[in-house]
Amino acid sequence: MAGPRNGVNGPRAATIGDVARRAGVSVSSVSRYVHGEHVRTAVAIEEAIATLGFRPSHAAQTLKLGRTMTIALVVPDITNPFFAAVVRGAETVTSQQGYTIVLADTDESPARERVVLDGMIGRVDGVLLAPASEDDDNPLMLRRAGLPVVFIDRRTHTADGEPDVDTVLVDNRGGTRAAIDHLVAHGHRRIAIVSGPAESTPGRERLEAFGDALAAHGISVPDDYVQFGGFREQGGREATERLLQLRDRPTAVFVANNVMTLGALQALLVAGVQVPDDLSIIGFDDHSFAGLLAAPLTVVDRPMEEQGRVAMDLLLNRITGRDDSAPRRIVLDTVLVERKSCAGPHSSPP
Amino acid sequence: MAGPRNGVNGPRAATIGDVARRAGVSVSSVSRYVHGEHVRTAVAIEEAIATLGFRPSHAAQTLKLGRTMTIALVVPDITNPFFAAVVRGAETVTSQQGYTIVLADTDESPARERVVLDGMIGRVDGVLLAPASEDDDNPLMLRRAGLPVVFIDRRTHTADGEPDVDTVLVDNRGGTRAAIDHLVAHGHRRIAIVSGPAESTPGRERLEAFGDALAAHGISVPDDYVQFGGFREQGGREATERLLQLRDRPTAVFVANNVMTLGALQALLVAGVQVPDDLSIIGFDDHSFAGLLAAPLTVVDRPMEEQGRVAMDLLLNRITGRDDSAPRRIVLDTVLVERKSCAGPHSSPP
DNA sequence: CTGAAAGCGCTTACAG
DNA sequence: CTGAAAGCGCTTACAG
Repeated sequence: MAGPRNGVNGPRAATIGDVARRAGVSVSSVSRYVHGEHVRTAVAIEEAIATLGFRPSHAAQTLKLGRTMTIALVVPDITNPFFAAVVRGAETVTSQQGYTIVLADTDESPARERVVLDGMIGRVDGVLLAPASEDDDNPLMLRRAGLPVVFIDRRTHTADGEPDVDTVLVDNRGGTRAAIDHLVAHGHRRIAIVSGPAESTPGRERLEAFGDALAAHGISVPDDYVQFGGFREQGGREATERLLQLRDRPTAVFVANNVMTLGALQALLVAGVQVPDDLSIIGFDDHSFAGLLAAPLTVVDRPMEEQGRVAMDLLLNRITGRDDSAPRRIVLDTVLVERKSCAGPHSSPP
Repeated sequence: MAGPRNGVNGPRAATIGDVARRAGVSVSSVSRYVHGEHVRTAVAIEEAIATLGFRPSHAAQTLKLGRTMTIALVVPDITNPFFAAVVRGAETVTSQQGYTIVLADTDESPARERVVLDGMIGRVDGVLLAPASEDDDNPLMLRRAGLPVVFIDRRTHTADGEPDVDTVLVDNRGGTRAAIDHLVAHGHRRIAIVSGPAESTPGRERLEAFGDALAAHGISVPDDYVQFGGFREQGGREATERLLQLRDRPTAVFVANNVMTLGALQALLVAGVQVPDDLSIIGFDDHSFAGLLAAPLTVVDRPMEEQGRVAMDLLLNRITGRDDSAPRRIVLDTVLVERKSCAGPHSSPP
């Protein structure tokens, strides 16, 4: 059970040569055995491996074979349950295939993202990246390094509008439109948004769709009905506080992601604003306890784990070379989950 | 800006040999230049590196030098803001030293933890581990592989009570005692716990200290006042629901971590139980919006980032060999953050 | 200051 | 089926 006694950092790890010597065979045979080929001396090799505690050197294999069998998942906010779900989805795909996943968090910062990606080069065979911004050239760096990348939630633009990197998106516009239509159907006309950063794809698309959807209903949006919350909890809270201070308070708010919605809810609670009686609220991205709140939250939901699964599938096919077609753009559908956080605009101050 | 045009996965990356050839020097000189030594041909080398886009092969360096310059951070629940804070703290230490951090999530499962750690061997120089359980022998596996480990929140036991692995703990018992004393001081005697898993150090220590603290006040705990929530949000919700169904409902609840506290709060909200009027609640580990709730939450807080910082310091010193003393146990203090979720036991059913 | 060479630990054609 | 040998891309004593 305990195995051989080791010093603090253990003795030098056993190499394939040690195993070969002990088993009285060549390193070739050990290598073959380890890779599942049939060898006559299997029992002796097995014994040697077990007693020496041999594990092939990852660095040596990587150097020889040119692949690390590791994939990086880089996301802007690891504490966001959406990304946790994406990771779960992605892992269901890789675990069968012998790949190890490493996670990294860029803290919603393109600068951090660059550092993180830079550190990944040479350590991984591919990157699943949910970018912090649309504007950086970090993906270019990865391409130069010959690393396959698949984006989550980033739309890429070439001159002719074709995707130039694989990407798995959701229908941000459709989802947002459904949310706004829902509010308008309830009779709202004073509708505000707590928006994500306009530099990110989901931030930009949801914000644009918000304006378009309202315009389609002949409703115009005052400037101060657009407040930015940076996709962060605190940002959502502060953005909502600003909305509440407005002279012409909105009667409904669309919040562009789950984390900001949490912040918004806190602001409403503190201010004593009742949902949905005083204010209707609708969020983008579901959350584990959205349904358990005093006013169960109506949200635009999306298939989060599927997004991770699909993206990882794509990435793996690129890495292995099974797929060398033109970059793909996959768009998943959203669905409106109606609960109880929306009602008619009851309160009507001047 | 765009650099040379590449094919899909780029051409074969430039090696140190390519650089040497182009600069008309030996690979030794290139290597020396890259490592900051003075060489006469610096400009030519620099030019060659830039135009070829040379980056040293990480695998080759690792194989040659025997170190990966990578450290793994393995935690049971990456969405728990506590671990996010630990990661932040740890990163402040490593970023200065050229180390890359990779994250991994074990989903509170010892089995997953084993798979994850197994995958890390050979890929990292050390592991910062917040174990899912006290009972597995995963650390043994790491020791066998010669990997330095530092624990977060796991107390290790040798026969003679000495720590056998470095570990950074918090004073779970002191913190819990403070929480219970606080409730008792408010007049409570019917005090329940939503506990973490007894197989984990923080779960076990907080649960034991809960019993001890109440015993010290001459208060006994009915069996059904102890409900387990597995350190998960849903677990906390369900545990709290069970408490609410009790014939002799508790008047106060101690919840053993932040994530479960969130769940508990949801259960109370759904059940229409007012905090603190109907029930007092006190949590372990602060949360970004604990202070912003309708009833701002009283909690036992701890220096989360410091815990990460201290642990990473220790780990780095082990990795570099600067520290080869006996395994260390560092215990950080907790502090009671008094807000408004505790009051006297007003309601008193039979 | 500089270069030739050995060697880190593997895998895999190439002969046998 | 098996072994000897080359080579993956570096770093670093060792000579010069």
